Amino acid sequence: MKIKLPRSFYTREDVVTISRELLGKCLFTRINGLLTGGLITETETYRGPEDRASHAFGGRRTQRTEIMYATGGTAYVYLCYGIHHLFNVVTNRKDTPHAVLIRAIEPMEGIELMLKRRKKKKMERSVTAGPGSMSQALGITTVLTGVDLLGNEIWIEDRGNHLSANQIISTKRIGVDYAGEHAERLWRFTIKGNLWVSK
DNA sequence: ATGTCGATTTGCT
DNA sequence: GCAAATCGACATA
Repeated sequence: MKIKLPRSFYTREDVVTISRELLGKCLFTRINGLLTGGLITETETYRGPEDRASHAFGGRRTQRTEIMYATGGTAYVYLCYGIHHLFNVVTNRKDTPHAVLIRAIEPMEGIELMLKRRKKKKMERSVTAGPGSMSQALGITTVLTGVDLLGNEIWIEDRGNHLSANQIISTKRIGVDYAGEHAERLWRFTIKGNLWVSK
């Protein structure tokens, strides 16, 4: 069973549900014809405009964040700390700026290429755990912002790996302490017991 | 094992 | 100017 997630998966209303359901799905990129990918093990929910931690808080629109207002199933990649490329899945319908940050994968496809991109000798957690590291392993950069997740450059598949509720752990989001009470929300999701999640 | 710090774009003040 | 959805180098222990 290998099914690319359809538009209808992404355009749904509840971004928290989408964030949880993305765990266990498989993220792939084909950059310059080269395939890499893995199973999503860690996600974070960003529900702008009401979410102080979201770049779209208060309905903010800038050149960087404009793509968050696109229809669900679009890639939003932004540069963090001037260095790291962070990959988000835009959800909900056009003009509702919800997004899911993909923070880590369990390597599946293109291991050698991911090692090369990460300048590592052997597979270990740090190759694909953490949003900046994961993006680097998959060759994701800001040039992918605005790319449709139903295309052939970057996409997500359901390979029949279903997780039950007790296999999902919810914690606070990382690095958003500035967001006040919104930082307390348990909107980071990881697969229980999986090695390939960030520390 | 734990702590500090630099890298360097974007956006707000 | 300053802080940010981070990471890795290097120091100290």
